[in-house]
Amino acid sequence: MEEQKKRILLVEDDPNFGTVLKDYLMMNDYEVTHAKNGMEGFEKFKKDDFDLCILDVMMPYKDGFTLAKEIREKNTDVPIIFLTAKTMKEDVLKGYKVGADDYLNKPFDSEVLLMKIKAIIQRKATETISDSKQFEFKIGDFDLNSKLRFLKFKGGDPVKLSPKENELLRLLALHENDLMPRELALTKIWRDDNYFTSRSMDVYIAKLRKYLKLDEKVEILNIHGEGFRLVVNS
Amino acid sequence: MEEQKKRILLVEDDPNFGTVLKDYLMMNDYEVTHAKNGMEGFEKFKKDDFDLCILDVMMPYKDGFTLAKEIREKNTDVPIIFLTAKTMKEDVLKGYKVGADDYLNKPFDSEVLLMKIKAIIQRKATETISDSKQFEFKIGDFDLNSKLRFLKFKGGDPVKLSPKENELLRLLALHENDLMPRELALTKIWRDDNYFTSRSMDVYIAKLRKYLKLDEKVEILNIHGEGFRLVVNS
DNA sequence: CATTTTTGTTAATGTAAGGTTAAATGATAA
DNA sequence: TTATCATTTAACCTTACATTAACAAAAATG
Repeated sequence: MEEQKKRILLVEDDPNFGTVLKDYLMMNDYEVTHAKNGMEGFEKFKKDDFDLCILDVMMPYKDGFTLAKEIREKNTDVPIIFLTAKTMKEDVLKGYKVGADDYLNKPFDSEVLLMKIKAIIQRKATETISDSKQFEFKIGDFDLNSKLRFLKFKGGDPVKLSPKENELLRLLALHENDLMPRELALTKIWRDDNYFTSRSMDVYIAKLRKYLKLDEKVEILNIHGEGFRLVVNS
Repeated sequence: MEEQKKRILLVEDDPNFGTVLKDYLMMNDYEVTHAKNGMEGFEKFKKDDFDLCILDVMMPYKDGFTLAKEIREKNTDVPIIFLTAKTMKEDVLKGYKVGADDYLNKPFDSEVLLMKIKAIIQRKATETISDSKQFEFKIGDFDLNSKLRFLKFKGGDPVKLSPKENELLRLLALHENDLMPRELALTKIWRDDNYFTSRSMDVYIAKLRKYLKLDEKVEILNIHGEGFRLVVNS
C-alpha cells in the first residue's frame, strides 16, 4: 500500500542549487514544489497543503524569515527548516524565534538533510493524532467559532474575539476540564516563554473571564504554577 | 515565574569542557547532573528523571551511542542531543538512527545550544498531553486527582492541593497500606534530605491529615524513624 | 527516669504567581 | 495622516506556597 507522498515546499532563489535539491528530494520520494522567491513561495503555500517547508534565508524581495512569519500566521503547525549561509548565529537564533523546527548551514550534506526531514515529518505525524483541526466548540451556553473568531452566548449577539483571545480560548477549549499548561499556550501562541509573555497571557485570561461571566457554569480556574483549566459545571 | 527547573543529564568525559558547559547551563537555570563517562552516565540516568540528555559521542569505555541505546531501552521519550567532534557525518547519521533529537559539532556556539535545548524541551512539553494514567487514586471516600491537583470527598467540593501536598499524598497513595519511607519522599519531592526538608515534610503531613479527617477510616500513621503509612481501614 | 531524638502542630515570614486595571506601544484601516 | 483596535508593559494588589521558627508531645535510648 503506497502511502501518500509527503509534500515539501522548497523556497530557494539560487536556480542551480534549487533544482539540484529538488531533484534530490524527488528521488527520495517526496513531492516537491519549488518556488524561486519569497513572494512566489507564499502564493504556492496558500494554494496547497504541505508537510514541510524548506526556506532559504537569503532571498531578494522577501527573505526567509518574513516568509516564515506569513506562513505561521496561516498555519501554526507546518514544520519549517531554514537554510542559512555559513554559521550565521544571528540567523539561527532568529529562526528559532519564528518557530523554526531546524536549520541547516549551507553547504550541507544531503543525507543529513534527508534524516532531518524524516525525523521532523515523523514527529509531526505522531503529534498530529489528537490535533485534528477543530474550530468549533460548545462551551456551556457559548458557541465558539474560532475560524471566524467569534463567541456567541445563547440567543445573544456574537462577540468578536481578537486573534490572541481566540487562540487562547481555543486552546482552553481543546483541553476542556483538563489542564491547559501555561507553557503550552506560551509556546504555541506567543512562541516565547518569558516574564512578559506570561504577564500578557494573564491579561488575556482576564479578558476571557469577563466574556465568560455570562454563563456562571463556565469558569477558568488556575492551577498554581501549572496552567489553567476551563471547566463547565453541569 | 520559577517553574520547576528542567533537569539535564550531561555526559562528557573532558573534565574542563564538561565543567564549563555544566556551569553555563546552570547559569541559565537548568539543573545539571554531570557524569564523566558512559558508565556513570547510565547509573545516574537510572536514579533520576531527566528532561534532556546531552551526550558526548567520543568517550572511553562506553561511547555516546551505546549509552543512548541503553537509555532508549529504559525510556523512549527523553530527548537526546549528541555532541560530536568535527563534522563527522557518520556520527550524525548514526546518532539519528539511535533516536537523537539533535546533534552539535564541537566546538559550538553556546547560545545556539541554549536555543536548541529550549526548543526541544518545549516540543516535548507540547507532546506530553494525555498521560492520564497513574494520576487518579481512590483513597477511602476520597478521590485524588493528582494531575489536576485536587482532592474530592464523596459528594463534596474538590479541595485544591498545593504542589507539595499533592506530590506527597500521591506518593503515599502509591504505597497505600505500605511503608512510604521518609527518605523516598525527601529525595523524590524535596530533592534533598536534611533537617529542614524533613521538618517541612512533617508540616505537610499535618496538612494532609487535616484534609483526610473527613473520612475517619483514612489515616496517616508514622513509623518512627522509618516513614509514614497511609492506611484505609475497611 | 532523665535526656535526646523524632514527630506533631500552629503560626509567621518571605517570595513567587496570578489578578486587575490603565497606560503605552504597535499595527491597521479609513 | 488620524482613528481604531490589538497587544504589551507597567504598576499595584491579592493569593498561594514553601520554609522556618517555636514549642509540644511521643518515642527511643541508656
